[in-house]
This record gives sequence, structure tokens and C-alpha cells, in this order.
Amino acid sequence: MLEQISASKSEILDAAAHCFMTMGADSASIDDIAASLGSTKGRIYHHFPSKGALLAAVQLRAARFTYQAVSAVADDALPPQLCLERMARAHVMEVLRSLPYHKVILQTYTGARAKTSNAFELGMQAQVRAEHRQYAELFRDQIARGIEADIFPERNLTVTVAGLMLMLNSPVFWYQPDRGAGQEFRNTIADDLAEMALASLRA
Amino acid sequence: MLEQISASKSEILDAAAHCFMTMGADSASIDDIAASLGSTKGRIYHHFPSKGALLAAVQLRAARFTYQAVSAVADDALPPQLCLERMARAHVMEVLRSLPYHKVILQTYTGARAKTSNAFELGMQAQVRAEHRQYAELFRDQIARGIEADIFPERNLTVTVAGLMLMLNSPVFWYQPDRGAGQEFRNTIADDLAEMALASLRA
DNA sequence: CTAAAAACAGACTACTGAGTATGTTTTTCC
DNA sequence: GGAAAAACATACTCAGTAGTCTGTTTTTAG
Repeated sequence: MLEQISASKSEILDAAAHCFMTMGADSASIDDIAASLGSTKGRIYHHFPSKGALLAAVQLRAARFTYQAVSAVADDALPPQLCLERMARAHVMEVLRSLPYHKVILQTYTGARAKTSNAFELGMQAQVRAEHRQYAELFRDQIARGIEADIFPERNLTVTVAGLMLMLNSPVFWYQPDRGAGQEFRNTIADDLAEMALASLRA
Repeated sequence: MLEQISASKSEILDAAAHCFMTMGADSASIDDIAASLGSTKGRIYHHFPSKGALLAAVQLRAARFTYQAVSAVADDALPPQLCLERMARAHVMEVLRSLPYHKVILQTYTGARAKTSNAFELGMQAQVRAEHRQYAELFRDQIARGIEADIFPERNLTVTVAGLMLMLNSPVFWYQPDRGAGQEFRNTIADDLAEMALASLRA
């Protein structure tokens, strides 16, 4: 689950996430990623067996980033509204922090799959889906708890969870870290979105 | 704005949207699209100057589909809450109807741009962004009207509009038209999401 | 009916980019 | 200090694909 990642491997993942983000996961070539590292593809293929595996590794890391940040603040002892608001805020803050990774996730999470995928890559993709589902369950559980307690109105859970999380991921589509967006603006985003997400659950 | 599209051209756009959706806009080749039409690439290149232009045409059509459906029910005479709920519902229903087109939009709307783009394609892309922004303004205006009238609490407009529309687009990420999802389920989705979207705007 | 234009088909080119194979450097560890 | 392994670099292959060019069929218009 938490395989130790070497510094070089981590650096490659950062560069890959950045290239995948700016150029698109398909358009960005291995050579592009290597060039942005000041290296050649030999370095990348030494650590990752294929481009698909590299992409999956980036996606896995994205899922684990948010999972770690959110599960740290999730607490069943709290009332579901409060718990969900803290989770929502933590999610947004983490997405803004590790933005490239989450851009890659949303780019590739529309169901489009490359035509050539060997057994290994299919396994990686399955694992990405599994961990992503596991992460979504953190929110799903709390929402279910709220509905159970009659705090939230009854709605289709799949629709609700997906809608909620997409709203929380919306900065991925427009946020630009370079454009002089300071810490205060990040807080505004996180506060507003967490508030909206919570409000959306009420009747 | 509403250039007349020939039947053959429209058929090509449908096939392209479907291929872009299932295989990804980059992975899907012109030959793939032609094959799904039972034709060859000669037909496609007779109607579209390049793959980028074809992709942009699909995106333009997606934006216009929703614009037409939503602007038909938008009415400044209505109170903003009611107006927005109707708009939200119309949006979701249209997205479910012309799903492939909107999947393509979200695939390519993360800011990733291909490396090779001539002046013509850059112009098309600018037009896509312009019409998309124009569409988003339909929602933006109503929300601003609601804030003005103290019906909704003050929040950052950009954050709010983006979050709202992403929530309304969420079915794009999971809805499967083939999986025996009948008309009633579509109504459930549209109702729940429109309700959530509206609720998210309240305090 | 016929010429011209539109709507395609099919073969070909040129290039990109993933993956490989082998060489070279650096680090590790005894 | 010296093997052995890890961490890269470099040059190459080869499949897939965007775009072109030239023919062929179909439709349109006078």
C-alpha cells in the first residue's frame, strides 16, 4: 500500500504529472518528460516498465494524496455535517496543493481507455479504480450516516456522491497556481466549496 | 452561428464524438472514426480540414446543444431560484441525451492542448472557449441576480459557477446509457442534481 | 443529356513516439 | 579498493497515424 518511493522516482512522478497536466496524458511523450527533467528516457524506463504504468503511478499517487489528507480529519464521532465539512475542506486544500496529479486523474477518468493495454497495465488501472472507489467511500459513508439520521433528505447515493465530489474537484478545471493566487485565495476557494458541498446535501 | 450542417457531416460528427468518447480524443484515429462509419478517411478529410478541426467541431456542437436547451427555459421574469432549477434540470437532461459530445468536452477541457496547432485550429479552440464562456454566463447571470436580491449568500462567483456546473456535469463521469438506464432513472438524476445544485447556492 | 462539381475511395508518404538493446557512469557494500 | 549492482545515457527499431494525392463514383445544374 505505502511502498517506499525513492527520491528519483518521486521526481519523475512530479515531472510526469506536470507534463501530463500541461500537454495531456496522450500528447505528452516520454521524451518530453525526460527533457523536463534534463535527462533522457533511459532514466524513466529504468524505473517504470511502460508509459501506461507511469500514468497509473501518477493516478495512484493522486488518490493516495487525497485519501491521506481526508482520512486524517474524518471522524465518525463527529456529527456527519461537521465531519463532511472538514473532509470537504481538506480535500479541496489537498487538490490545490498537488494540483497536477489531480488534473491527470480527471483527464483520464472519463472512461476513455487506450487500445493497447497488457495484463499488467490493466491490473494497475483496476487498482487505481479500486483505491479511488475506496476514497469515495469515505464521503459515501458519511452521507449515508447523515441520511440515516434524517439530517439529509433521501437521494440517490451514487448521484449525490459523484455530484458532491465533482463540485469539490472543480478548481482542477480553472485554478492556476502561478497566476498570483495566494494562500488567502486558496482558503476562500476551500471555504466556499466546502460550504456549498454541505449545503447541497440539505433539502 | 447556426451554420447549416449537412446530413453526412452530422453523421461524421456523431461518429467522431462516439469514438473520442470511448477511446479518448488523442487515441482515436481518423481511421477509427472512418471505420465506425463504414467509410474511409477520404470522406472525413473532404468535410474537415484536420483532426483538430473535427474535434473542435464536436466541442462546438456540445456547447450549442446545452446552450439551446437551457436558454429555451431561462427566463429573467422568473425568480432566480426557480429559473436556475429549470435551467439545471434542462442542462442535465440534455447532457444525458447527447452524452458523447459532453464527454469529449470534459476530456479536453482540463487545459491540455496538443503541441501542433496551426492558426486555424487555434481560432476554432478560441471560439469553443468563447461559446462555452457565453453558456456559463447564463448561469452566472442568474446566480448574480440571486445574490443581488439577497436570496443567495455572497460567495466568489467564479468558484460558485464552476462548482455548480461541474456538479451538473457529473453524470458524464459515470452514466452508462446502455446499462438499462430508463427514462425514469434519467429523471431521478436530473431532479436530484437540480435540487442539489439549487441547495448548494443557499447558505 | 452532359459537363462540372461534390462526395467519396484507396494507395502512398513522412514523421512521431513507444519500447529495446547496449554501453557508460555512479553508487553500494564488503 | 574493487567487484557488483543500480542508475542512468545513446542509438536504434518499428508500428501507428495524420495528412496528401490521385482516381472513381455520385449528384447537381443548365
